[in-house]
Amino acid sequence: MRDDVPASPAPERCRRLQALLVDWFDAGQRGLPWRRTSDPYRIWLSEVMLQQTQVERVIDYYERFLLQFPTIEALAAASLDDVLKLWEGLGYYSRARNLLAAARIICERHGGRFPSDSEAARALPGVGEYTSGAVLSIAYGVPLPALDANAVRVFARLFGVKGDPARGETRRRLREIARATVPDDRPGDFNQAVMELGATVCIAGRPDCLVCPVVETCAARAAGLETEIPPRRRSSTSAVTEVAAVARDGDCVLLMQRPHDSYWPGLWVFPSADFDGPNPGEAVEALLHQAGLEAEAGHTLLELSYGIMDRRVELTVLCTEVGGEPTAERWRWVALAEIEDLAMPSPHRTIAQALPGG
DNA sequence: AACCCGTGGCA
DNA sequence: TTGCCAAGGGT
Repeated sequence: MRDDVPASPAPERCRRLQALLVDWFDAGQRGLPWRRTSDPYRIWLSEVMLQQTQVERVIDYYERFLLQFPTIEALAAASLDDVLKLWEGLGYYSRARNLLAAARIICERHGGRFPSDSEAARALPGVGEYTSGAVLSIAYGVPLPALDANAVRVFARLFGVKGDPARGETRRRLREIARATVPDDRPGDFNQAVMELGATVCIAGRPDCLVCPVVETCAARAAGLETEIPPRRRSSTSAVTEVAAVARDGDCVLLMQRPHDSYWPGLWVFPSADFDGPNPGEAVEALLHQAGLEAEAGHTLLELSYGIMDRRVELTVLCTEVGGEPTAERWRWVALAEIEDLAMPSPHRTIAQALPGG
């Protein structure tokens, strides 16, 4: 055996794990909307929404999305603006753009049906190793692993894999474990059982080993390392100050659409910018001048703080008198009644709801 | 490989 | 309050 090929767990141990976890899943799985369907489209949609997003946050978005787009064909015919509006508040908005692009590809090249072939699925935008394995195992019974953050934690603890899962060698070991443990029989239920265990019992903080169906087989528990595996991620946040302008012209307000190569791609925001000086009014006026507008900053409408990625933002929102038409692309005067139809990120939706008459 | 991409709940 | 975390993918 070559050194760079991780050892597989023993077949007998894999079978034991499969039986215990699937029985546990059968006995007590949560009733979730995407578990009441076998439609590959619906399972795909749920997996995309669940990327880096907890189950409880997804449920309402999932059901609203399917009311508007019940089939892949309906989704493929939609506009990006409509899809983004349904995604508003869920985060990671490139998922919505990729979902729409993939739906159009599926209609053009796959007869409107999510492909059951792994390579074809992986070729779709927004469908990576995890999502392809999850959809194919759950919707089509293909014995592929679905190694999400839950499964990484569960396998690392069960098999005593101590390294940082972000590192290549540890990741290869965990992928080999996931590949070896997924059964030919009911692979989708096994994958969901592993993830369900990680989400409800074998959680990141303090795992509830007393109710774990596989605690007898757990290497981390046997060594007293269940809270040390996997190692904590380190993170740092930076503090940032921003200004935003609420520029009114009668029943209209000035908005700008975010570019696709940064955060909040394609979403609408009040004109805003970082600033680090003592005078937020000057910063707002400079921002609007760059867009070809005359501007005079007025009073503070509200101040709010929000987090985005690793940034902690203190945002000052200024009412601003504006003259002229914006020359910059992506800037628009929008009627107050139309704002609710545009997709806005959470902090800017908060601003919109604070507008008098808005 | 390492970094970018959201949001809100929780301790 | 601050940091951690979540059914990842693209580059």
